[in-house]
Amino acid sequence: MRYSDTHKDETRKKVVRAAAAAVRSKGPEGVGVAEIMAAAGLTHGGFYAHFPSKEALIVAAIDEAFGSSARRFARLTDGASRREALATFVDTYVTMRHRDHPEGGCPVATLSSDLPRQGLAVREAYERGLKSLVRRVAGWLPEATPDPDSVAASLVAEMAGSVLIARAISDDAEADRLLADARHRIKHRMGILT
Amino acid sequence: MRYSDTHKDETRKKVVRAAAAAVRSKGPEGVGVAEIMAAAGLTHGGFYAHFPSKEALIVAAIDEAFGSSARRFARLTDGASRREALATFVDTYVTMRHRDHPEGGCPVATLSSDLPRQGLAVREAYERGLKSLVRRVAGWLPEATPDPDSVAASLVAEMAGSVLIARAISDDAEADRLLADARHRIKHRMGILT
DNA sequence: TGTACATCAGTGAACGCGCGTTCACTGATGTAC
DNA sequence: TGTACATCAGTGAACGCGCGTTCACTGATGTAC
Repeated sequence: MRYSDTHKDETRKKVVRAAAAAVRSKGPEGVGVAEIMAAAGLTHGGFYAHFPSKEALIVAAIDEAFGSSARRFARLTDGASRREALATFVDTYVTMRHRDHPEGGCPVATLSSDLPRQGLAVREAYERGLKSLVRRVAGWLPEATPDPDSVAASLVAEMAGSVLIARAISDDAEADRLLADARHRIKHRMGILT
Repeated sequence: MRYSDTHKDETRKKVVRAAAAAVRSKGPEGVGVAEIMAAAGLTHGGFYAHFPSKEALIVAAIDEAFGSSARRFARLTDGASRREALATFVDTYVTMRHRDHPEGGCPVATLSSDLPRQGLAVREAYERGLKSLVRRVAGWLPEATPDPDSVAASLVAEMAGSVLIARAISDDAEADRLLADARHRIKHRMGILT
């Protein structure tokens, strides 16, 4: 069948979105081309009309994962002050919801340990996303903050580390407590304790 | 050939040690049974005389990885005060050496994102190791520290997160700066700045 | 003391399965005449 | 206006390879007699 001009692009987007979710919940090695295509309502054979290789899909998926997180936070913090944006970020990131839904979560808390084992293109996509995340967080810090990129990186490290540790803790109540403590501690440290 | 009484145990240990290194540098899915056996100087067929499955090896490898880290730090901090032990821990953990050598490093900074995708036995081994690490760190905090387990978990989160982020940064000088900043920040926060 | 047998860690070929990739084919629609 | 052809996203069978697992076999040494 012949399709509209935008059809192929739409299909590609559907595939990338499915991959962005799958790659976060199952890791780059855990997702299969056939599985992703099926999730987009297609069969695996058509995959190579859109991507030269599975690796290219993973790269697109990582870009999409970082991008959609960024867009979501931009929406959430639209019009907010720096202080409010930062508080919203912490309160959204360091949560049970994030712990329990890696498929829609931050790639830093989901793919970090897979990354060193990936090919160059994948690592570059990840580094790109990570750096733009850190820069965004740095922008929410108080204007007087010295060395904001370093503070932001430290913040992201603690938040992502907390979610990773919470994921390793099987007891929900215990994980919840750990995350609440982490939120409190981080906001206290940032001077944005409400 | 017939072997001495301890031979099988020694072989098993050699295999587990090889697996503990490989699992950290390549992830649970990245290591192969044949590869591990070869690293221990054996052929893959003999594997099942030692382990019922690959998963059982991964469990043993994770126990060994956490165990050997614990032993190394115990040696390093033998006879030291709490404050010294904590400083040594931070100064050993948040380093380029650790960033560049996942195979001998902390499993929290190496396997965290693989974990949610593993079987129950593997996750239990990891949780066991993580908790004993947190408890050990808690023991190094000043005696007056309220809720030491929570503070320790937060510390481990930031340290592991920093190493993970440093691994994602391709530029060595930039990663080095990030880690130095993180060390300084963590020690400042812990009140052990020298 | 000598000999036949049992033991069992380790060998290496083979299996079955999953998965990335390839490829000949389909078929609806736009285009040329 | 009608008809033959070109296009190309998508289909589904097949491939090759890696890897976990199985299994019949090996062969040096301890043990029973």
